[in-house]
Amino acid sequence: MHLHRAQEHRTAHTVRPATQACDYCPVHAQCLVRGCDRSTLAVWQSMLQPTPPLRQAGAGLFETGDNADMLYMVRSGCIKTYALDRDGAECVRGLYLPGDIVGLDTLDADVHRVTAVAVTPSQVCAVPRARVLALMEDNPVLMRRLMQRLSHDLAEAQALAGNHTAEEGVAAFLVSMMQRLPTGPSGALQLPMTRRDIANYLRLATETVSRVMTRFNERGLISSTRQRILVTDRAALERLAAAVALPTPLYELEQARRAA
Amino acid sequence: MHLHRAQEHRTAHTVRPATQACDYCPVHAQCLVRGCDRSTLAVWQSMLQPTPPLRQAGAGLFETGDNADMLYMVRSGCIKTYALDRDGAECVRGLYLPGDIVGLDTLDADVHRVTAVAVTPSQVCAVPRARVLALMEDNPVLMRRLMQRLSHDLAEAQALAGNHTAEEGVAAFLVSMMQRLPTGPSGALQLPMTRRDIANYLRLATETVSRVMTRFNERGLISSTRQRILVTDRAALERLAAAVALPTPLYELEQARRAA
DNA sequence: CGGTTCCTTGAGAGAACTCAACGTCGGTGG
DNA sequence: CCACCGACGTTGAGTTCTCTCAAGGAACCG
Repeated sequence: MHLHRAQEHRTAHTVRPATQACDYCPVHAQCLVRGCDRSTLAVWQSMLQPTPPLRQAGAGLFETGDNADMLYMVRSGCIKTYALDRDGAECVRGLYLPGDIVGLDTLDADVHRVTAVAVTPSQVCAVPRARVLALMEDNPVLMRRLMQRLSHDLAEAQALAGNHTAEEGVAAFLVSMMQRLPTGPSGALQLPMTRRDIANYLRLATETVSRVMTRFNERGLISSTRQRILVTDRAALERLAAAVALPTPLYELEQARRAA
Repeated sequence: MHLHRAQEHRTAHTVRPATQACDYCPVHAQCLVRGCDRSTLAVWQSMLQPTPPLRQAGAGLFETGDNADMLYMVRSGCIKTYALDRDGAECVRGLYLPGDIVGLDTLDADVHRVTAVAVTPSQVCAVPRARVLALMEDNPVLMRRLMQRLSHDLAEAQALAGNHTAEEGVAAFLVSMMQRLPTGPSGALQLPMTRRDIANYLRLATETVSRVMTRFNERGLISSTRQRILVTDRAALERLAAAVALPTPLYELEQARRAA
């Protein structure tokens, strides 16, 4: 949280906050254009649209019905997308952390089917969808990376749907967070989202999520205080979540490819 | 069902059953290469791998751990993919109907995370993944189409996960089937899969699916006898399913694009 | 220091699951 | 041709899990 604040302040006074800071980008290692040649990088940076930081939780990125002409790379913070069911309740479709791309589920449509808002203060890089697609036509590496990411997101969405019980779902969620979030100095996770968001994402009641967390605490699997969670028995969590094998994280694929 | 049989027989005596019959393909209108020029079509056909028909339900296409080097276009029948949870129960990840592509969830990995088998006698076109990707580098239209399909599948998987109750899930499932399956002469759907498959797909018990169907019958929404289902009140089903808006079907997009 | 939001816990209601039985449909073999 | 068998679908009864409603405590903000 403090980190996000600091970044906001650093970039708040620049004209093109998202564009200028590639060198300082906390997730440049996971960017689509990592390792690309200078000219590609130059084109890429010229494509980035100035985007003010989302200064506070709840700040909107786009809404249902908006034109879907951008992709958003999350630099810091956390973005959620959601649809409203007929009772007006939020149906969280995706939770996006630094390195993730918001908007990949709308490449087949002209308008957004979901609303996207910041869960915590966040920064994103916005890039016109059409220009990304055009750039990919000349750059097979980019094309394959985007394909991989789409495929990975698809596998993850399908796997998430496979969890039957509340414990399985929460366990899978925590394992996923362990893979995607950096752990703090104490080895603890700092979850950016509230219980309510987690519950809406896993289609559970917030009370159920809370109760499962409490149970995990009592059994010694985790040690949690609100959004700060120390996982003390990762293996047990993975066993619980293993009702459905999670897809291999992308970064592991990269490492394997590098080693080969 | 009879149609499938007939097709099997027709192609059973040819050497390359999947390759030769593009002209007779029941889903050529939904193929990735529809409308492409002659040379692209020729390359495409040369890429197709001979694939014997899956003659009976349960016939395997690939298994968890197998090399993931192919994409499979469903020509006829129905394919399901599933993972096994630790109790050995099938966790159905995807149900693929004619026109769908099996394997898009594994573009980011070298081995399959799921097993794929025929739900009914089926025919597929198998094409090497690497060659599809290579072809796309020279053919932006193909690239965009595959991206759209990936994106569409992703949106659908996320939407599916958003259904809270059994009635919502079954209603959404039926609406989806109405969009994807041709209706028979009487206007009735002929579901290719069993209640068990539906239940495993929607993570429900088979009894629950059965009970919901019965309830829909009593309320006059459908008129079902086993796998033959006549939808008599589509609007009501859509209202039930509309807890989460389904993504626009791809064919509607195509029509809109053609009109424009 | 209020006021708000978030998290937790409890009690009761409701939904889905499990276990069990039975009817139906298809296929097989006598 | 018919009896049998197995798989599938439906229905019922009881249990379990999750949700809803309600209250209280903890953190955050102005």
